[in-house]
Amino acid sequence: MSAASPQSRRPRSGNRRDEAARLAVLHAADDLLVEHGFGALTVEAIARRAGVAKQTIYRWWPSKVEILLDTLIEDSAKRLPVPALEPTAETVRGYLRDFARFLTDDPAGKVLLALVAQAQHDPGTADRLQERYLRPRRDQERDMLTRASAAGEITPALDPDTTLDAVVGPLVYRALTGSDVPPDLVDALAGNLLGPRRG
Amino acid sequence: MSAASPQSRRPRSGNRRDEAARLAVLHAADDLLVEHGFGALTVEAIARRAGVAKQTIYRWWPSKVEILLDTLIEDSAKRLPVPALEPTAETVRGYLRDFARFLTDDPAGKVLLALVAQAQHDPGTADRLQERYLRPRRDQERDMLTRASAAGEITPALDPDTTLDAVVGPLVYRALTGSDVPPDLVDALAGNLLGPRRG
Amino acid sequence: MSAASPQSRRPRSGNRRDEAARLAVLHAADDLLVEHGFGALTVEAIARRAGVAKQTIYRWWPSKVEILLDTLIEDSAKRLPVPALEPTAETVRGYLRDFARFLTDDPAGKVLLALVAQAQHDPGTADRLQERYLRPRRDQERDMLTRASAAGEITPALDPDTTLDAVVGPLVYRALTGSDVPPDLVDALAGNLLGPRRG
Amino acid sequence: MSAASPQSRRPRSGNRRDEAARLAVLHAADDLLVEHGFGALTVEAIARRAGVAKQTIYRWWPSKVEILLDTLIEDSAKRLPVPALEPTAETVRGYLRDFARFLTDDPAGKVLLALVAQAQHDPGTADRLQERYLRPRRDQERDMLTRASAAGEITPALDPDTTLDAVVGPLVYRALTGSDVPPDLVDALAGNLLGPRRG
DNA sequence: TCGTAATCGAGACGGTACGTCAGGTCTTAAC
DNA sequence: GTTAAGACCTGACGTACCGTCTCGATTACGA
Repeated sequence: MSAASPQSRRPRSGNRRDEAARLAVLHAADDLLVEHGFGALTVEAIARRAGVAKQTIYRWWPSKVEILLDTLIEDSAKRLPVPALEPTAETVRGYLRDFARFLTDDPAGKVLLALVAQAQHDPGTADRLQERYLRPRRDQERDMLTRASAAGEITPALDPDTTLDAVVGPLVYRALTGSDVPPDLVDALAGNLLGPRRG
Repeated sequence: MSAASPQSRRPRSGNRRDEAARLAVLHAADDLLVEHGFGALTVEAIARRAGVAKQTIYRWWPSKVEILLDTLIEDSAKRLPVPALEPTAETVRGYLRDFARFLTDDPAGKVLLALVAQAQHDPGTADRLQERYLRPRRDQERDMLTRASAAGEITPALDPDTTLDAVVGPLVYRALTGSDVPPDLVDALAGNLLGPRRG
Repeated sequence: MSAASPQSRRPRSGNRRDEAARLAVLHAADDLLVEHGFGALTVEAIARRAGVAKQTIYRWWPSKVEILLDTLIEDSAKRLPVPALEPTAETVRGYLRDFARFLTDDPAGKVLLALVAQAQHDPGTADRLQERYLRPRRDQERDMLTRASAAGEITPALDPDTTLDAVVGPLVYRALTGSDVPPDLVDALAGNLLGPRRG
Repeated sequence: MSAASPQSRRPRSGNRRDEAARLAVLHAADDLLVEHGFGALTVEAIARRAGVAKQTIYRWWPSKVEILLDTLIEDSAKRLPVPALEPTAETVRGYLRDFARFLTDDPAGKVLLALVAQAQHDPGTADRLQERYLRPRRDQERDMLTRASAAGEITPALDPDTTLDAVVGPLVYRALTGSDVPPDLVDALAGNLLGPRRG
């Protein structure tokens, strides 16, 4: 029998949004992206995998890009926080190294890369990615750099935004095109842009 | 009228590949990408626009990515040649500025960006892009840098490949995510990486 | 305007099969066959004419043969019923004459002929045609003959099935090959096979 | 090497029609029809199997139906000749039994059935089949019946053409729809239509 | 003897239809 | 009001044949 005893039925939502369904969708999207690539990331497949109706997805997310943004924001807040208080030279360099590892090793890094790629294919994605992820994070990163610079921890040769682009750009570029992103690269870029290690 | 003057009849190919059809496909793909974005770049649409049968496309190109690669290679050889002989500091800087303009203003630049994006979505694309475009061009660029460095024209702080990634990466990254790519950025990056302008 | 008055909106099906779509497909298939022949009877054309998506056709019918079978069964039940109760000699002869007219004049007759033809081209069609149409109808016809015979209304020279083949065969054969099927032919065959008219 | 000794090279046609190509096409069509059915009988497949260029087919035959007619005419003249001189009751019955076997067992019988079927799908085929095969053969058959009748060998209840339709029709009908065509059926029909066997 | 002409295999070409898949909208029925 | 389910139209996918065409090689005939 498929429908077991009545009381064992999962307590379906009724009137309010079903948090279980929301999480199932986010995880399904994440898993599909990591396991089978962006090409396999269809709304249909997400619904199938999450055990959720397509309509439930369309009701809550205007597009699959927003699903990915949701997972990206939640995951990168948890697993790649921007050092906020009293950043030292080592904190900053550590963050950049973490970022490189995030890009290549973390499932959420794949999500970020997929969104950057999709941003090129679709202007709407570019806007939303900037608005919901890149801009807020950049604000935090700029703040980190400014504080570290003010504290004399680092001596950037360029202004903060250019500096960040100059480090993040190459890492993302290499990750996007299927090249490796060795820690050495981060150190080389950081060394050149943040000033020599003190000592 | 459909049948114009007899002598103006198109000399159809017969047994050999029809160059007119080949060019029609390349141009149609290019135009569609620029005008309506990667999402509109379907084989069906290319065939429609080129006035060509779908089968003709599938006969000669294994995927639309290869079509884009063909246009990219032909166009960027013409419009963005890598300075080869006796590169000076100014030649090198000029090339990088041209590259930035190519990315944002040239239709073929859109093709490159689309391919970089697609490389993230599909590993096969990544391989082919590296193999047919990025690697050969990088070889020329490395050569340019090495010669300029040997001639004392520039004094890069990092090894040639890292230097190139450090300039190209940020430009591509900003172009991909829908940010602008100001000439200032090129100059700032070049100034930092190629050494100070002589004077 | 595309959205007319709210109340005139077609009440689309939702979760259940759309009867309007089903009928549109059956009629479109019928019309196309009659108007342009079997060659024009493509799934694409049926979908176009019925204003229905191809997928809707493939969802409900495994092949266009089954579409034709559906129309044939519904139409010939309505327009060519087999006389069931107390068949007289005249009833039987009338049915056979009706059958001849059905073959040549009724749209559904064209459907039957098309299916008989297609049965030769494809064994699967042969099986389904037998199973869904010919066998059930033959059962009724055999019953009719047996009753009429038992009542002394007719005196067939051969067993019922052979008798039926001996009348139906020539009619279908002539219709198939583009010859005419004159009422005289029916009468001649019936006279020879069912015994002389009483009186 | 693929091309063996030079002298073993096939002596290609030059200026006149290549009889080998003609036969290769006829046999290929026949074989394909018997082995894989009418659905597999495409011009492309015939050309492939015959080792012949499509153009060679289109040069000599306006359609695949004409190819089948060519094979049918040649084969049935050889393997199912109509008894011409002094037909006896047994000759006539023998011819009808042969016809039944031809329909079911002879490859050329499959060709005839395929053409009868196709005649229903396409009026052009109906005309050509009548004109090139059915009418001439019917003329011979009618002649046979008339002579046998004049000689007192048989006593048909109906006029010759109706009689022939009445025998041929059921046989073809059953063969078309995938039923068997037992010899008994021929005998029953013949007995009923040609008069009782003389004793 | 050599050009003219028709043949042949090969296969590119613009098309149409195939049967499948996903997109995004809508309706139902259960909760 | 929300859910899973799924029918619906749309449109692209990559493939198979259609019938037309052009090619280059081959062979026969006639000036």
